[in-house]
Amino acid sequence: MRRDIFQAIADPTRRAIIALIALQAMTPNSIADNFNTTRQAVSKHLRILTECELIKQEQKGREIYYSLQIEKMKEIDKWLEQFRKIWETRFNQLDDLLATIKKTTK
Amino acid sequence: MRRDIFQAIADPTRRAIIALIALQAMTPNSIADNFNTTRQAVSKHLRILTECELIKQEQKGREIYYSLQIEKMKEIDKWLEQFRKIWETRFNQLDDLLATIKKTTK
DNA sequence: AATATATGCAACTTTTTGGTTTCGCAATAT
DNA sequence: ATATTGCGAAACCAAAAAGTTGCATATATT
Repeated sequence: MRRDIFQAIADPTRRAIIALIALQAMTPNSIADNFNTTRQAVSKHLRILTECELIKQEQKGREIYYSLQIEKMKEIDKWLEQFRKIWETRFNQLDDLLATIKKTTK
Repeated sequence: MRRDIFQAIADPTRRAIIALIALQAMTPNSIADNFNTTRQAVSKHLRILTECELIKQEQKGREIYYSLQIEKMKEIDKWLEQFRKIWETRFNQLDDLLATIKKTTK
């Protein structure tokens, strides 16, 4: 099984779950209430999210609260880093290009 | 078909393609040379990436150069924004907590 | 103790995906 | 002109994923 963060956030329902529990821990049932799918389907998504450590569980009596492991989200940010460099320097490159054109056409 | 950015970057080969052409435009053949798959498989990935506007093509004679549309990558960054807020304030919360502990144990 | 609730898990079905093979088309080279 | 090269598209296949149904288990509630 692949089971990495990128595959985990590929599913729109899972992204919605992540956003939902980002601010406060929730139980599977209350999470499922927000979607048109069955509780079991949500449960499966939760399992996938748990497996790649994007969320964590906390048992409280017979209820299980799921919450986001925000730290893990930083891995996506880390991957984006390489591109952020590009889109930030692209402005500079444009400047350089314009400067070069100015020089050579002189 | 779903075909959104998150689904596009879910595949590791596609992520590698993105990184590969991020700095310079490349033809399907030269891209495929970097992987163990066939040109056609890469071609399919390129189509998916094109469909969600993550990359763009430029015909040059009989060759087609693919390059990254870096702007589109910002959409991922935009989605991360909501979580970045959380993980940034979490530090402050931690600071507050540490401050409180310091105070109370003194 | 009996029942209701919250949940996970396994089996099964249906889509979706990633890949290969084959084909056809357009541009270039001979 | 004819052959070669660079591509995309369609047909097909195997594997994976998403969802459903039907339990099993643990904890509340009465």
